[in-house]
Amino acid sequence: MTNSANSDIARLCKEHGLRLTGARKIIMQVLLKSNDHPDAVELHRRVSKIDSRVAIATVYRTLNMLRDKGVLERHTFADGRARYETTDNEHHDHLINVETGDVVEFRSDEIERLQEEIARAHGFEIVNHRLEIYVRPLEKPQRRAGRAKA
Amino acid sequence: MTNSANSDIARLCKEHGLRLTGARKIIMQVLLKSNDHPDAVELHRRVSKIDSRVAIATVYRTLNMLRDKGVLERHTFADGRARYETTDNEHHDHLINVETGDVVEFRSDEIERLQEEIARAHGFEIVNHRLEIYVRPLEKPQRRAGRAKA
DNA sequence: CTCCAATTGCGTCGCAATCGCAATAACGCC
DNA sequence: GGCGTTATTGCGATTGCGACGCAATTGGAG
Ligand SMILES: [Mn+2]
Ligand SMILES: [Mn+2]
Ligand SMILES: [Zn+2]
Ligand SMILES: [Zn+2]
Repeated sequence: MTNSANSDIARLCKEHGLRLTGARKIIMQVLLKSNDHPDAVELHRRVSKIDSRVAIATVYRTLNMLRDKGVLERHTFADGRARYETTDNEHHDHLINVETGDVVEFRSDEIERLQEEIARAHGFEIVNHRLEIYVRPLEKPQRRAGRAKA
Repeated sequence: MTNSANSDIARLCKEHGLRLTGARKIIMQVLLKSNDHPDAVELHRRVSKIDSRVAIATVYRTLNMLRDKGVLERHTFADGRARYETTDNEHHDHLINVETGDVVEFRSDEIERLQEEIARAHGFEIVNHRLEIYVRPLEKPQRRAGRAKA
């Protein structure tokens, strides 16, 4: 798996005319294997475990480059810090558990369609959009006469 | 109109146990008459025109207070700066014209309902949400063979 | 009018992200 | 494999938004 990831990274760099540098290799490798939505500091932490010489400025620069190239996406959730994920083929939006910070992805073709409709109705076309739903776990429905909670 | 606005402000302060200070009067007055979505710096600019002694720190503090009291809402659009608007009775979301920065408000009960449904399906209840649609004006459909644009 | 806590202005700080610059390292070429 | 060019990096300093500490000011209750 590391092999195919490595060749992916080499291909990506070649395609975009970028030098395949040590820092770049590690940062992209870390990104590709992350399936959560880490911020720059967290990415730097993970990168540092592999090579502690990589500076956070390089992480930021690499993230910006890859975003410009369309390789990854940057989200800014309510906490204000930017979070990153590799661009997957299908668009999705996010549910954010406000108690744990966990992120759940979802996609609603209905909502996507309605947005198009709304933009159209106002004389616009959509460039992009952002839908974040901040949620908390539902109370487990007590089976019969649970005692009142707190 | 200034009269009713003034009494609104006095009432708001009394209701929340706040002193009706000079800075507060001006800041709230400016907020109430703004129907766009200004950021703190822009609000400070508008406030300064009325009384140049008001510090931006006071603007920030007042905005935070009023947000805590539920009098106004803070949005953070893609540019990263926080923008404010007085809370109106009905929730709405935003269309943002990426070319001009203009903000258009809309409300879709359909989308609101679908969000509830999605959250529920994942075992969550919604705390709040954020939907921003970044748009650009539709090309005017040329009536017959208009010359190509630019 | 007096008194005191709430509020303000000012300067400073914190944090995420960016930038300038000298040192380093890819990589095309031989 | 070495060379030279130049993109890239690490480091430290800087920016920009927003918050904070504190002494001075000021509402407003009595
Ligand atoms: Mn995602
Ligand atoms: Mn609005
Ligand atoms: Zn979407
Ligand atoms: Zn909504």
